[in-house]
Amino acid sequence: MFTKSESPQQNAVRKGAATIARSTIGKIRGTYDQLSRTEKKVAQLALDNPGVVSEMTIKELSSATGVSTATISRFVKRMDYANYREFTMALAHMAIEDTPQVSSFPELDEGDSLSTIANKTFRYTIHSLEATNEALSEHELARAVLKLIHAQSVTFFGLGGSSIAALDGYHKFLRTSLNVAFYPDYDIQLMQAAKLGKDDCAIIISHSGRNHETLNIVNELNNNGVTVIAITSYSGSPLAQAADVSFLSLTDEVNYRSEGMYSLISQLAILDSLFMMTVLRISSRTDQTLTKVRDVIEQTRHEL
Amino acid sequence: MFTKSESPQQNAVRKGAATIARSTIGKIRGTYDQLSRTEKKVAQLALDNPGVVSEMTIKELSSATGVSTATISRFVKRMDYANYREFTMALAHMAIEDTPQVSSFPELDEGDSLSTIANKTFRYTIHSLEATNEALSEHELARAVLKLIHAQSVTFFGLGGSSIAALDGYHKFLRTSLNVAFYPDYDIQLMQAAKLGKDDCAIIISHSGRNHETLNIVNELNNNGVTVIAITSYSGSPLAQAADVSFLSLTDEVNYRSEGMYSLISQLAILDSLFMMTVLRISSRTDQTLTKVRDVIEQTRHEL
DNA sequence: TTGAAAAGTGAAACTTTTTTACATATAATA
DNA sequence: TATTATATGTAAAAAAGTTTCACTTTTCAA
Repeated sequence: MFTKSESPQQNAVRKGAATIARSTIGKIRGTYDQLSRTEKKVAQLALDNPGVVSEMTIKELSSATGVSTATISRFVKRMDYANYREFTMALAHMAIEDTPQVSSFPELDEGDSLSTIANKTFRYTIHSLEATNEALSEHELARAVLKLIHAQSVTFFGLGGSSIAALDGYHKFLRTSLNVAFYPDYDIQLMQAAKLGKDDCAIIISHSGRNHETLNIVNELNNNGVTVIAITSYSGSPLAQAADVSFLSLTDEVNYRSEGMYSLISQLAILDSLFMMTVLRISSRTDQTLTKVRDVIEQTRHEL
Repeated sequence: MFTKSESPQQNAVRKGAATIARSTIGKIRGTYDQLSRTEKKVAQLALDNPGVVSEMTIKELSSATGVSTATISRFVKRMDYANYREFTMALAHMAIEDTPQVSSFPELDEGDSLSTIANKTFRYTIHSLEATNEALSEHELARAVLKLIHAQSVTFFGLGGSSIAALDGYHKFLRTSLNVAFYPDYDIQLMQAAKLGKDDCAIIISHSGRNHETLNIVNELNNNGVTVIAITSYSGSPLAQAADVSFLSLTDEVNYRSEGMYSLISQLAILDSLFMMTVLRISSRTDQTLTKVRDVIEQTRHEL
């Protein structure tokens, strides 16, 4: 709580045995009875609107209360503050402590101010990431990384909104020594799926996990014995069921308008994790590869 | 009561308990690049010891940093505070909010277990998002949304890694009533830039903000009077300077391997925010558009 | 009651702090 | 290199805060 022991001149001002270190509210409330009529006006306003008063100058407070600046100045000393500045500071602190952070997840509202909308959006996003992170299992991660490292090639699949995640995965893994591919078009994705074999690995991303086209691709991959790593939001989805390894992007959606929005970022974070793990695991195996990877990264580092 | 509504720029900066237009850290960090040598000294000290600095008078801070009081006074105005008093107040708040945070950010290590790597990746990501969120200013958001809503067309630009963010933005805004476009190829982006005019709006994404090709596009856009909204990681970058409105994706990168990785997600989150704001603002203007947008979203909801 | 003495108060003088104006230096630009 | 724009410190002005002092009210013993 707020003892003002930081300020050196403090001790000089401190008087009387009565005043032990005390919170601002306590200090004012405790002394309230002993205050004079005018001083009470000041104390009252300060207690009622600490936040507002904390931003006032002594003159403003003076005219707001009808009490002279002189009296206010003396008042704050009586309350054991070194000066007016310190008093307002304490009020500001008090105002903050009094506003407990309610970290509920309120729905976005049309009446929201712009920064509120932004804040809520970020909060949701962060929340999704936390949930996604918690759902990751070491075991699944290990299997995925193992498959990736030993794969002859890694192809990323994703349609519609999920093509963005697939593209991102492709971009990232391009920096590694792995042999990666991505095709934006569905028909080509399907054709490529047919060409892969049991030494290859596929990473498929789909929010719902039940999109028809996506399932066609998975089917094709399964038939060819390709290792399938899935990233989806629903563990019960056909995609998750058909995959060798699957990761969940959990979103806890509240607002239907946002559907898929937060899951994309969670998908990317999963890909980031896979990327980092792959890089670190590959590099610890072959120093040669390591330096090669580093070179590549170094090159791309300052771009774009 | 006595709010200091006399000063006009005040309202933009004014922070209600919950709706902080922009946090102090974000404000200082976001502007850090643009500060002069002397100003950086002040900013540094303030960031390092907000609690201590918050209790200093301007003179004390002056002699502590070796910078004249005049410069400090001007510095705080540049940071958008009404006066020095308000600045110290904000620092005091920040000092409180910051203290419970002990979360260190350990570097990723090759010896880390897989789940540790994943956890760290998620932690970094979340941290970047928090920093990015704090750096958003209500004022810039408002300007961006206004431009977007009234634009004849909105084109997304982004090269290399940033093309993913641009593509994502395009995908999202496709769901709105806005007239949007995106072209993956650089040459086509450049040609399209030449075709836009002063009623159009462009959203350009670039991590470094100093990529040569990107700047060519910006140049073209500026010449044609196109409104440019930039998303970049450096406030001092040529892109940020040339843009009408710019947003910062702050990443606090620790590991060179991750460069750009976390910023992508922050960029997406900024786009998400812009998207939500635009949808909500458009919808509150025309009910007709609202239902139309809802229909579209409803349609796309269960896909992919 | 009444008349010191004590306590409270505001106006104004005074001190300190902060801001602004101005001159100079430095960097950027053409 | 000349010219303009940008920073910076000094010093003067303005604003904020404190103290002094004269006046009023309250307290309380005679």
